[in-house]
This record gives sequence, structure tokens and C-alpha cells, in this order.
Amino acid sequence: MSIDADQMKAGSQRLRVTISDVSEALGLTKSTVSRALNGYADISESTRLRVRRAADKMGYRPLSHAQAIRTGRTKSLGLVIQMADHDAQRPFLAEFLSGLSQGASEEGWTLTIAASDSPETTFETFRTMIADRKADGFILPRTMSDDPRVKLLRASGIPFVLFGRCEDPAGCAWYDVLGEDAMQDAVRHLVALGHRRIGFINGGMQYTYGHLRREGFLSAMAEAGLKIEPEHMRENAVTIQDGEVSAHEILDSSPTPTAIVCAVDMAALGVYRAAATRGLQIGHDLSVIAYDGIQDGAHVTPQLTTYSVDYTHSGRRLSALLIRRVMGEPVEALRETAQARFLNRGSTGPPA
Amino acid sequence: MSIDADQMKAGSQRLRVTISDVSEALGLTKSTVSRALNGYADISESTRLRVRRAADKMGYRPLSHAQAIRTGRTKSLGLVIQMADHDAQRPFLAEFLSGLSQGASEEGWTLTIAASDSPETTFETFRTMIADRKADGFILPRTMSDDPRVKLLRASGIPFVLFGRCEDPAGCAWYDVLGEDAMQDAVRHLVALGHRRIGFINGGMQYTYGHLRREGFLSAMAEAGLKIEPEHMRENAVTIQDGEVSAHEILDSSPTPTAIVCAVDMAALGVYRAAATRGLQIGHDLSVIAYDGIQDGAHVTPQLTTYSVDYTHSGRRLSALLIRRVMGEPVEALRETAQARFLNRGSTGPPA
DNA sequence: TTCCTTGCCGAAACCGGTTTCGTAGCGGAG
DNA sequence: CTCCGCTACGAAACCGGTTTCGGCAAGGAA
Repeated sequence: MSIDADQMKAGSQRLRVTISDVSEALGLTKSTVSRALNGYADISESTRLRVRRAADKMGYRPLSHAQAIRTGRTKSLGLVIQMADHDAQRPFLAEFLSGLSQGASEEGWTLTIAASDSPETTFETFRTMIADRKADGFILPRTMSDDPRVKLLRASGIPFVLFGRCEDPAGCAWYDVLGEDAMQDAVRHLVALGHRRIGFINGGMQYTYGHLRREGFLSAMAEAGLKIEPEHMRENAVTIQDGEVSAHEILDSSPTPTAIVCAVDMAALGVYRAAATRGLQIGHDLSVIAYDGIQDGAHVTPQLTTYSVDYTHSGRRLSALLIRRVMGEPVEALRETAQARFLNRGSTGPPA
Repeated sequence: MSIDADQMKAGSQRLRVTISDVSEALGLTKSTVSRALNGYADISESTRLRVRRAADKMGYRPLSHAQAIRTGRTKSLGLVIQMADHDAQRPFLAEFLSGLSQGASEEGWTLTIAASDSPETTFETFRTMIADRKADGFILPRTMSDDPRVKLLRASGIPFVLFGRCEDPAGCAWYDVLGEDAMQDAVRHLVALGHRRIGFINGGMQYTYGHLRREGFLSAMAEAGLKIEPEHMRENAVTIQDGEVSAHEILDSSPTPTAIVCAVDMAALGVYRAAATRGLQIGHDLSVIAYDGIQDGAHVTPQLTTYSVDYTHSGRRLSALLIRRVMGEPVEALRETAQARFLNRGSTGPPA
């Protein structure tokens, strides 16, 4: 029925149903209909119901940009993609966007995105989006320890939510997956298998997650009473190439570790390459556990044991949190964390 | 009250500059300022200049959603990402989005994206975006031979532009890279090297590009007077796994081809795997040429010879074309094509 | 001089909503 | 019966722009 109505309107009539159409049909005024639909207290329950039903039946949908002119809210979430942090974010960009868009559209909001090619243009992009009210709030992926974006938005008083945590939590809402717990768990898993020399290839240290995952690794090592060898520790490996280089460096030491924990999957794939070059069999001569759960991890031999992050779900939660933030909820109520899921596959085994 | 407002206006940027501010400062009316800025003919050149300068000096920026309520145009481009066509589109999603966003923001437009997880929800997503005027027009990536999205938008009278071409060009604007020319060129290149048995692993045949690239391959083979062996032809290979399977099938034939042309890079990476399994050396025992120019092609050994598509530029052009389409230009003027760039790297050589 | 254009701008309506304010009508207290 | 206080709605302003329409003044033709 409503499909037919929609088609009529879209196809032949070209006219959309406005709030005036609804009010006239009911013998009420625009203002009453508006307040009824927006849940004002001074509208009787019976009227509210009558209006709601009529609006639904007539297929009335308020134009968000018409509302925006009075309310100031566009009902759109902003995302600025930084092309700078290269390959790092690509594998899950699609899932992430999908989640964000789902979370937004569930509430009738939309996702407005912009890309910036350099850190400098990022600022400019934010500024114009804010100035032109292109978004009511922003999602900030890849939170850095001391994030300039946070400063800008905090200063502007624009709502935002982090994917990741930040040093100074003031004014920050966030969603994050506890990578530090995963790193801890990874070490425990390897220790249980009998490993005692365990290396660590960390990701980007400009990001908060770098420090957190490092902490997680170190604490589990301490807990197991294992020594930390500086030659077995590397940082800032976010691509296959980075991981390969780091792995070679670590494997050049003596004694070599029997297992390596990687903060990101891409680096682990690099470890696979280094191992292949050196004739080491992953899961036998060298155990590897990583983090992210990218698709490629399932297509290497042996399959990569890793902690999988649900980026779609993360995006959905981030959108939901940001919308609530824009609607005025205090940040303290808008902090959520989750655990990564352990994918126990083939890249680990007892030390040779 | 008004004191506060004045202070806010004077002191901070909290209050934005409206068209009334500009008109009052100039002793003109809103209507005159509006028409001056929008280039109406009934405004004198001197006034137009005076207004433009004052607007710039005062930092006036019209609110696009305020304009939208009267003009009907949101100045935003819509993109619906279909999660269904899986890994295929991921490698260049970031570049593509970046290009789209650049092209949009150059004209002061924005990019609104939504994701759909299944072909069925895709339709629903389009419908609601259209109904709610979330976008003035749409960009349709991955054009299919008989694209349901095209039908929907054509029927709704909503502007759109294709990334790719389509069977029935009526009402269609597009930007496309001539993959068929690349396939032709690839065959010629191999023929020049001395190859006479050349296989072909095509991409998704539901897309237009599948048919076009096939045509390109076949015509060049015919031109060179080479025979087409059905056992050397495969289709619908868009992932590494697909490519690996197809390669094995082709290499199981006898005599085997000395070279394989792939319609997409991902498939070629699968060919690398199959070759490794069979102890064949790429570029020596088996030549490979592919298409897309994804990053991974530069990180395999030998580097993949391929035709590189500039997805950032494609995105930029698509945005520009769509904006012009929304502004009323006829589709016939909005069809653009480009050539892929040949990256002559290490995966080809004379037949062994 | 008069009449008719033409150029250029102001006044006001309009777009589709939201929000403030005023008030009719009703029930209960005095 | 009057007065009071609510409840529930209408009237109108408002948001920040765009667009239609009308008219004044200058200039050219008759």
C-alpha cells in the first residue's frame, strides 16, 4: 500500500507529503503535528497517536535539512579519512564504513565523509565541514596519543567520538577494542605452549593502541616471569614490508625467539615472508600470533592465529554513541569497550 | 539578551554570518544579495562586485541545507557501497573515496555514503536516500551489464553517473577506463615477445567490464592470428583464490599457454601462487599481465606487470561529472573515458 | 514633451519545518 | 457561582536562504 503511495508521489505527482498536508488532513495546525511527532508534553496522548498514524499512513517523512535550519542539526555524522596512514587502514575500511553507515541509518542519520591527503589538509577539511555544518559530530578513527583532531574539536565544542582511547579523557567519548588484553592473552597462550623466548612486533607508536598493546605484552611477560630482550622488540610495523624487516632483525639475534607476537596482522604476514626466506616453518619453527583478523590471514599457510576485531560492529557502535552524544548525553555515559575474538588457527605450536 | 547576542556576534565566531548580516552591512536587501551571489542577470555588475567582496570579507558562507529547502538541492553526492561484491573492490576503495570526496569538495559539495550488505537492501537504501533527499544524485560503481540500480534511478528521474559503461546508454552519464584497450595492448605486448599460446582469466561477467575486456582480448588475438583455446579461458576470477584455481585449471591443459592475461590484479596474484606450487617461474616459465595496478602487485616477486588505473582521479572525475549532471547538463556531454597506464615490470618475458 | 522600454533593486511570499507564546475550555477549590 | 490553574491546542514568529513580482528612474523613440 505505502509502496503504491510512494510510487504515485515519486512518479506522477512529483509532490512529497509535507507536514502541512498531514495537519490539513487532520484538521490540526502544523505546530501541533510537529510537536506531536517530536514528543512534546503538551500534546494529548490521543492526538499524538492520531497524528502518528496519519503521518505513517500518508507516508510523511520530515526533510532533515528542513528541520536543520531551525534545530541546527543535520542528522549527519562526519568522517574524515586520512589517506596519510596508508595501507594500515585499508583492509577493514569497507567493513568499518559499512558499520558506521548501518549505525547511522538505523536512527535515520547519514554518514558524510571527506578524505584528506595530508595531515595539514585534515585540519582544513575539519574546519570547512564544521563551518558549513556538514556534520553534527565526528568519528575519529586511529586515535593518537596526543591527537590534534581532538584538540580542534574540543576547542570548537563539536561533538565527537573516538575509535580508540585517548590520553586526556576530558570531553572524550569512545569505543575501543581492548588490544592490550589480547596481547596479554597471546603471551599466556604461547607460554602455555611452552615458549619462553617471545618477541614482539608493535604497530604505530603515534597511536594510543601502540602503547596499550605494548603494556599488555609486557605485563603478561612479567606475569610469566619471562625476560624482555630488547633485540626481540620492534615498533612501528604496520605493513607487510615493515613486518618482514622487523622479523629479519629479530631473527638475526641470538638466541632467537621461538614465538613472535604482532600487534597487527599485516606485520605478521611480513613475518611469514621472513620465515619463508629463512626456511623456517611457521607454527613449528616459529610461532606467530597477531591481531586484527584481516581476511588475508585466512589465506596464508598455515592460517594466521590472531585476535579478530569486528570492524562492522565497531562502526555501528561508534555511530550509535556519536548520535547520543550529539543529542546531548554526557561523554561519561558514552564509553564502551569490547574484546577481540581469538582465532586459534595454525600459526602456533610448541617450541621446536 | 540582545546584549549577549551582540557580544557573541562581536566577540566570537559562535554566531555565523547570515545573508541578512551581509545585506544590512551593505544597505541592500537579502534578495539583492542572494541574486548577486547567484549571478542573476538583473543585478548590475558594480553591485555584484560590491556584494561579492563584502561577503568574502565578512566570511559569509551560505548554509547548504538552508538553500536546499528552497532549491531542492542538498549539494551532496550519494554513494551506496555494496558489501556483496566482496574483496573485489577493497584494494582501491580508499583511493576511490578520496577522489570522490576531492571532486565534491572542490565544488563545495559533500559525499554521503551508505552501505548495503545484500543486493536486496541496496534497493531499499537507494529508496530511502532518494525519499529523504539525502543526495542530489548518485555515483554507481561496478556497473553491471543490466544494472538494476540504473533502472531504479532512471525511473525515479534521479541524476546518476556510472563508473563503467552500460548496455543501454539512454540517460546514462559515465566515466570509464578503457580496459578493453589495455587487454588488447597486453596481448600485443606478449605477441611481440614471441608468445603464441596466451590464456585469459577474466573478471566478473555480471559487470560490463567483463564483456569489454573479453572483447579486447579476443580482438587482439584475432588480429595476431592466434587461436583461442577454450581450455585457456576462464571467467569470474576476482580474488586471489579464484585466480589460483583458474590458473591451475588452465595449466592442467596441454599444451599449456606460455602467458596469461588477467582482467584483474587479484586474479594474477592467484596465478603467482599456482605457479609457485607448480615450480614455474613467473616472467620466465610463465608470463603474466594483469590490470588494476593495486599496491600488492609491486610487492610480489617478480613485480606484476599490469595496467594501472588511477582510482583517485576516476573518483574526482565522477564527482565533477555528477555535479554537472545534477545542475542540468545533458548526459551526452557527460561521458568521459581514459586509458590505463602500462606498468612494464617483471612478470613478462619471452616464452621459455 | 510624452510614452515606452529597459535596467536595477526592494518588498514580500515562499520553502518545510520548529518553537514561543497566548488562550479557550475544563475541572476543582472556595 | 466565581476564580484559579491546567491541559491541549492554535496563531504567528522564526530559521536562512531563494524566487516572484512590482515599481522607480533613466534613456530612447515618437
